[in-house]
Amino acid sequence: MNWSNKSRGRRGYHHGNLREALVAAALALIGEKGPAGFTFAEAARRAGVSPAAPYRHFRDRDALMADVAQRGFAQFADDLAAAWNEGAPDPVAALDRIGRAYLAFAGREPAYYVAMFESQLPPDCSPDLTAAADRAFGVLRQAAEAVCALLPKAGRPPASMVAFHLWSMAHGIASLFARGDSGRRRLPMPPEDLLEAQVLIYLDGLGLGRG
Amino acid sequence: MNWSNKSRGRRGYHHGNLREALVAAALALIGEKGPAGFTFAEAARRAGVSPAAPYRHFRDRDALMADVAQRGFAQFADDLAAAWNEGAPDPVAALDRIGRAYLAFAGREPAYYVAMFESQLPPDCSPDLTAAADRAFGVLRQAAEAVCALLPKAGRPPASMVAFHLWSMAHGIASLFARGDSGRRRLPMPPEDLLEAQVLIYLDGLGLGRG
DNA sequence: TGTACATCAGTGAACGCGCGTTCACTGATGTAC
DNA sequence: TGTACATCAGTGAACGCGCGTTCACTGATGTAC
Repeated sequence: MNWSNKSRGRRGYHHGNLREALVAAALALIGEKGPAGFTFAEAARRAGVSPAAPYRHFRDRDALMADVAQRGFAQFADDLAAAWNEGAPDPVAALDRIGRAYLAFAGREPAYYVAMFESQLPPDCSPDLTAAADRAFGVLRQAAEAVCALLPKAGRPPASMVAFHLWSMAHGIASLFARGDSGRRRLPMPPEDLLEAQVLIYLDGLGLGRG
Repeated sequence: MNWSNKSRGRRGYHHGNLREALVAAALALIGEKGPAGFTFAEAARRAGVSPAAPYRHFRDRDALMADVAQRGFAQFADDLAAAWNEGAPDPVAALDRIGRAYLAFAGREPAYYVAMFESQLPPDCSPDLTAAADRAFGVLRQAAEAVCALLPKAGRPPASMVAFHLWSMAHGIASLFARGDSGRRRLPMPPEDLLEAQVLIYLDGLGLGRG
């Protein structure tokens, strides 16, 4: 058993985990220089590998970018689902946690966020990417349904519309104020508080009396 | 008077209006290929001019991009101000017009929109840019104040917060669904209606009874 | 009105650079027997 | 257990390309007198 090879971070000829290393390098580059500041060649360089090596793992630059976006959506969906936690103890409190998780993700992972929402990838770029994005939105949709279920059946708004509203509130604040790289404008309050207040006013407008 | 020169679109040696032509070319390129797909060299080529010529008018690529963003904000501010129209006939109706103008701008001018919000320009890039952005936000702020003035003084929320809320709602829906290039996700309704419903629910939550 | 001249806005050739992509290749790995 | 071999994941050199930027230059414009 040649664990002498396995025990080192970097093996001699074979990298061992180049695919992951390339994704990590792409993430770092996007984080440092924006979606345009990531090149196949430099990702290879950072992974300590010749410029031809990435072609063993990704068809081209866009394929790598799509992979990054997909991983971002997957992690994002996990974060949101964990925050939602089946709507316990009540949908309104759980929804507030979702909002905070949304902003926390944008702040903590600006590179993922950019890859997911601003990388200009064709919308039907890969089925996996679409599925991961759908799963993330599914959490918001679920929350919207739980919130709507609290309302009297007559005049209850469509849950899908409420889901889109929740998404756009969180996304608007995240994009404008909570991006990790550099918020576009100074805020007189933490973005989390801004979003929480907004959602509470909105829920009030739906007919859910405030706490 | 040598109008023989002026009457032609393109003069011999001197372009005559290169600065404007470069801005137009940059806009077209951003619209076609995203913020990264615009280069100094190609803008020069489109303007029918040597690659060194742009340096007479812009320090570098970023300076041109900032100029584009600034013009975008200026036009955006004009659009929003026209939609607001001093809040006539009443603030709620005028606010609805602002929302539609916001989405219309994002749909009609995706290149401006990208330059303004996703070009990764340093935030304090140019004072003119900051001023133009401030003027656009000022319209929303004005609308927020007018709306708040309709509420009873006790428990009236801060107008600045309401302004940020309005901005993030419009920006969220515009970014996710109303961008001219390619909406990220299909919507079961026009984005204008989605935004209008959202704002009405929000205003309801503020305490403004619907219609 | 005409002329001299300063200023300005372009030219075009050149440079170094890094990128994406390809190619024949080779070292490492794992499996069949 | 050992050996032969297919497969795989990397190499490294090479290519054409377009970019950003510089340079000394030159044609056009406008103004002073």
